[in-house]
Amino acid sequence: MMIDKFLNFIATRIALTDTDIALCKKYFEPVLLPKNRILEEEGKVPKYLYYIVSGYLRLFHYNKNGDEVTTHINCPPGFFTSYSNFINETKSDENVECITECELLRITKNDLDEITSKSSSIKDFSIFVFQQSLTYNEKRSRELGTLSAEQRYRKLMEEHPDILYNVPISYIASFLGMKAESLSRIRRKMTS
Amino acid sequence: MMIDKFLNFIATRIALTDTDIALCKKYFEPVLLPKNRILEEEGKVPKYLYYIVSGYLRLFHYNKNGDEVTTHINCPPGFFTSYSNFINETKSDENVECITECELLRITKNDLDEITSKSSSIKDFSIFVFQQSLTYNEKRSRELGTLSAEQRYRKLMEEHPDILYNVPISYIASFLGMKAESLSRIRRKMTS
DNA sequence: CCCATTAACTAACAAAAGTCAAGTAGATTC
DNA sequence: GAATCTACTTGACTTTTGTTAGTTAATGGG
Repeated sequence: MMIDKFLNFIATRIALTDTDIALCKKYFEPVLLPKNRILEEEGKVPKYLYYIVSGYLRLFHYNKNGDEVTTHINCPPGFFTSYSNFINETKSDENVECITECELLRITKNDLDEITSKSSSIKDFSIFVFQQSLTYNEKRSRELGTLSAEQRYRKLMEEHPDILYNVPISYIASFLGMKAESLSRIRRKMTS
Repeated sequence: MMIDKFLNFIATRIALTDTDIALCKKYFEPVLLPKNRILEEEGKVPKYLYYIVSGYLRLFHYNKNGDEVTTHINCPPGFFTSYSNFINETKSDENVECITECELLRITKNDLDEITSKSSSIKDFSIFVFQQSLTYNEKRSRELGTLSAEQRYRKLMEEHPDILYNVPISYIASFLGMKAESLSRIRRKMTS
């Protein structure tokens, strides 16, 4: 069951009481979604925070030239959403899309507020999740600011080789802040 | 008084009781620090979260070539620290330095935990502060990934012209993810 | 006041990344 | 199984950014 995997994941971080488990089972909704399904749309307040049980998700938008720009990619075990817009209930300028078929557990902001107010350990866990996102974004902005395109690709290869096998190269290039042609060249250079 | 400016700032966000005000006055320590003073050091757990009353701060480290890399710059009104390391009490790989003389209010992690446990409105405010940092870093990583060097400089000019007059160009270039020479060229091109 | 130091700018050249256009290979469809 | 479509690659060329080194201007200390 999806929810059990999720509870195991939480349990690696905090101690769960039976009440906590019941709350999670009640409020986190398991969904199975097909490849390319859009979960959240540009211009709208993100409805859900997602926990990824299986599959790959991305955040993307269209720039002024109408080209797609992928700004985030994530995979299990982890959470996904346009965090700042989800938290503040503001309109997002990004779409959330399934890159592959995905098993997800989702929860609305209202329901999250509800369970975090009912359980202080769930609240602690939710704060932990947002801190993880903060840490991740600090790391990402540092890497984009200081590493070359090739170094960024090498780092992704080391830290997330699975992404290379499950996500289109064009999304990866955009995510790494370069053009698909540049990534193609870097990949050829590295194999030869 | 520094602390009054701080309380006014908080009051724009949350309603403060007399108890909250007393707690802040008791635990936030006002300090006046000279230009170039190092407040937190690479390799150590950051001691304080800082509120900036006046002046400019930066976060920087040395890369493998021994060159300084400035990763963040901030100014009033705002908080400053190596967030993820401060929160998790982990060793930071960044230094915090005063770029100019600074009036700051600082608080340790222990004291912050103490006042957030005593006052739920201060807790809400502290969560808000960390969310701001999350929002900021999402924005920053997106800009570094998608904008050209010139676009990044133009955006800084629009959004924080004051930084240009108070921070050395070399720090700004590094902060924008480019070499000082590149920024120099961009600036000349824009004025001619 | 002079010297030493540093920050910022310049110029010439090299390397990296973007652009445009075409080609290939693998799937998909009819 | 031919035709189509899509993702990815390639190559030639342009633009942007980095590199190195030299110059100038401002700054601070003795």
